[in-house]
Parts: sequence; structure tokens; C-alpha cells
Amino acid sequence: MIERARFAPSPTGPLHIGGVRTALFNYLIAKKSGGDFILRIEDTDSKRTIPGAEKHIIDSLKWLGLDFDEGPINQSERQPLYKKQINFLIKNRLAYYAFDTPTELEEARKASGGDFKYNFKSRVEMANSLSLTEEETKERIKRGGFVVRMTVPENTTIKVVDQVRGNLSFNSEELEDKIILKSDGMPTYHLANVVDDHEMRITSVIRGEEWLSSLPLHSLLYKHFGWESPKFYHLPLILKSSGAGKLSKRDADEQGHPVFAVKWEESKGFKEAGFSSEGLVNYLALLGWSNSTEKEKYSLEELIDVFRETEINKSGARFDYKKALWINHLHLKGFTAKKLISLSEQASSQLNEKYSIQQSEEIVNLIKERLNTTHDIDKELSVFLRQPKEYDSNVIEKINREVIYDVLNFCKLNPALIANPGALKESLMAFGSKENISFGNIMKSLRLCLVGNLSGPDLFKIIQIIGPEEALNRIKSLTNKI
RNA sequence: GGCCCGUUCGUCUAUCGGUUAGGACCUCAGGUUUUCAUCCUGGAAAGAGGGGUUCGAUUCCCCUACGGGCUACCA
Repeated sequence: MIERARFAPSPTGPLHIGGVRTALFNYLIAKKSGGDFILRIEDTDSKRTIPGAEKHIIDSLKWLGLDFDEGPINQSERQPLYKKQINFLIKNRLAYYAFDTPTELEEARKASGGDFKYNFKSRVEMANSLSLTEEETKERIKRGGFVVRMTVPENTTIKVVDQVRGNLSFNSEELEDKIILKSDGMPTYHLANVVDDHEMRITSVIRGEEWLSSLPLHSLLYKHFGWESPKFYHLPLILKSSGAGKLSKRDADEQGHPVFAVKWEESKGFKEAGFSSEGLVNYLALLGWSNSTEKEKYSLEELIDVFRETEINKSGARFDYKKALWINHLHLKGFTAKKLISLSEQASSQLNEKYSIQQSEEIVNLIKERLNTTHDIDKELSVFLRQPKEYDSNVIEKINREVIYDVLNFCKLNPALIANPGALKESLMAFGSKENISFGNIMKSLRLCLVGNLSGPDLFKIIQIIGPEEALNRIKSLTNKI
């Protein structure tokens, strides 16, 4: 079956990774079937709409490579459609006008001790077109300020199916005659969602688990309209990495990791934190979906291929930044040198100044396996671009200043050796045994001198790339300082 | 509080009644490496509790506990 799936965020704030994961699963289900992925913006609450949020959603999807085939479609521009459907419901007494003011509702709630429900029991006592006379209703409609509520039948069991959890049932007594048209003339989520999904011929509704309790309401609306209901998938929530509850921006800040795909105002996104979109997509896919194979690294294309709706997990998953980083590492080390260079902020320009394209790629291949984030590219590359700015003092003390001086002095006095890695190694070993300095310490001294600390790729390769002249410069530089 | 959903190593998870309960992250111990990282080998680490059903339950059912979601003229 060819699926049409939509991602339908509301622009009440930046898109966080929970939303991204929902978008991803929509994308996968659509693409897997050869169908379309649609973006719909649920901006029916003008008070809560935040400028720039829609752009942030689109920018995020774009960076992630979750390209939508249709949209963005804005609900705020589709009022006539909702009006028409609401009128149909009213005409058939499947919805009705309600005139209760917010304060009246508040009072009703208070009077009932908190468990007030606007339903078949209470609606006769409230001010609505079901309880009022026809004239009074007309009069009140004329006055404006009314809402429309959907009619929930009394004492029936509403059976619904969630593709992730199976058969669920709710008693209509527990439900409320939810508002479907607000007094500002805008529909609420429940109505707009159902009408649009039907109108847009959506076959699968894939959304977060927070919507599961609204499912009977939606299911009822489909029934009221006489429409065939799409399949529903309620995805488990992404939980904060420690403590209780779903992941929020605050927890992320506390734990020191991003929550947005791309930056939002002052907050860095995963992109800015050095993630590749492939890495983020891969990690998010694993948070809510898994299969029985042991493979963990997937590209988007591979995910489309192997993803199965039946393998969506039921329970909420904690966000684990370390694992996310590890998955990102897997992707970075698999990238071509060319791609890695393009991902780094400084690498491409600085590398260009000193090295040929071929050399640059050779260098990047040397550091590939050392990367967790794209920021590490610049970090790892610095040894090839400039002299160390500072030297790790702990290392200096540990090896011993004199030893370092002796080693460097030996190199300085034999500049010809530096151009020949093989010979250099030989003579250093000979020098070491003569002076009673361990080969380890010799290499550490040299590394400290060239790199500034004890990390980095093969030392002789470094020398080979930066060239004997630059190596000698660095040797002279540290000999003078130490 | 009410309704709904969930519950396997610290974390993400595999297991479709019979397994020494597997993998990955993390962690620990070795090894490789001139260093760090990578990489390799190995270790520690789990079925929430109680009842059923069954020859046999992590797996099916019930209860309890715990966790989560919802309970707006927000989505």
C-alpha cells in the first residue's frame, strides 16, 4: 500500500528532537511504501504561534534530509474548509453551539470538585444549543462569542486501534464534548487534524504518544463524518537522560546537550554541536525502533529499506548523549575526506592555503577515526597547520626537561635526518640507547614538541606532511623555550 | 484523583513458551600502538513483586508496585 504520511507540528516553538523523531518515522513509512511525505503546519492558535518557528521547522527538516513532497500547508489558511465541516456536524446534531463563558466553566469545575466533564450528563445544564430554545440559540449566536462542541454519545465503548499498541477501548463517559471551534473562529486541533487528514488523503497518522488519549475523540469524529479512519501510530516518548519525564530544553541544558536539530536563537542545535545529520537521524531512529539484527549504523536510505512499522517500540526511551556521540563517530569515520573537509568550519580554507587537494585529503584520512564531532576536525587538523601554541606542562615534568632538551638538541644538530623518517627513527633509537633514554620518552619528547601534547596520529607521518623545515622550526622553538 | 499506555543489564534494546537471556553505549581488565584515539580480546551487569495457565514461563492472563501520558476556547 502506498502511504501518505504527514508531519504536523505546531509552530509554538522551535522543533525539538522529539518532533524530529516523529518527522523521521513519518518520512520512513511514507518513503518505504513509495508514497509522499507532507508537511502541515498546525497554526490554529495565533496567540501561541512564535515568529520564526515555522522556518526553524523547515530548516531542521532540510538539514536532516527529510524532504517533504507537499507543503508546508498552513491550517490557518483553511478556515472555510473547517467551517463547512462543522456546519455539517451541527446540522446532524453531532456538534452544537455552546455559550458558556470561561468563568462559568471555571465555576462548574470548582463546584464539582475538579472532575467536571462537559458531556451528555452536564450539557443539559449548560448554555448550549441543545439545552436552549431555538430562539434563544439564534439570539446568542447573533451576539457572538460562542464555541462549537462535538457531541460525544453516552455510555458507549469506543474501540480504537493503534498500530503500535493494538486494540484499545475507552468508555465515552470518560470523554468530554470537546470544543472543536473556538470563539475566535479557529478550529481546535481535534477538528482541524481530522478534517485535514481526511482531506489530504493521509493513510497513516504517526504522532507522539501524548495524543493517544485523544484518539477516541478523533475516532469519533471520523465516525461522525462517515469517513474511513487512517491507521494510527503513537510513538513512545523520548525521556530525559536522567530523572523523570519527557525530554525538555531545560533538561538538555542541564545535561549539556542540544535538543534542537539546528540552532534556535542562542541555543546550539546538534548541527552546531558537531553532529552530522546522518548521525542524528541514525541515533533517533534507534530511539523508538529496533530490529533483531545487530547492525546499528544506518544511513537514511538504509533505514527506508529496513524499517518496519511492526518494529516500533512501545515504551519511552531515555536520551543518551554518549551513545548519540558514538553513532555520530561511526558516521564521521565513514565519510570521505572531501565530505569531512566540507563539514568543518576552518579546515577547507586553512588546508587550502598550505596543501594541495590531494595532500589535504591524505591528512584528513589520517584523523578520520579520531572524530566524535565535526569540531574535532579542526582540533585534529591544527597540528598540520600551525606550531603548538602551548605545551602540556604535566608532560614536560613527567618526561623531564633535560631529557626533552637533549632529544630535541640531537634532532636540531642533525637536520638532515628529519627529512628521512626511516633514518630518523634508527638514529633516535641509537641515540636513546647511548644516552640511556627510553625510546618511548624520545618519541614523547618529539611529539610534545611538534604537537604540544601527547595525542595525534603517527608522528613520522606528521613530520612527513608538515615537512622537515617546519619540523625543525618547531624543534628550535621548543629548545629555546625549555 | 480519574482515564489510558508502559515495565529485560546503569542506558538503548534482542528474544514471537523450552536460550549458558544475545548485542550496543557506559564501565573495568588486558592486548595492539612511539603517545592519545581508533581497533582487538575478555570481565562485571537484567527479566519490578505476587498469583495463576502450562510438563515448562522473560514470553500468555490477573493483581500490586513503579514509570509515563492525558485530564484547556494549547497543540
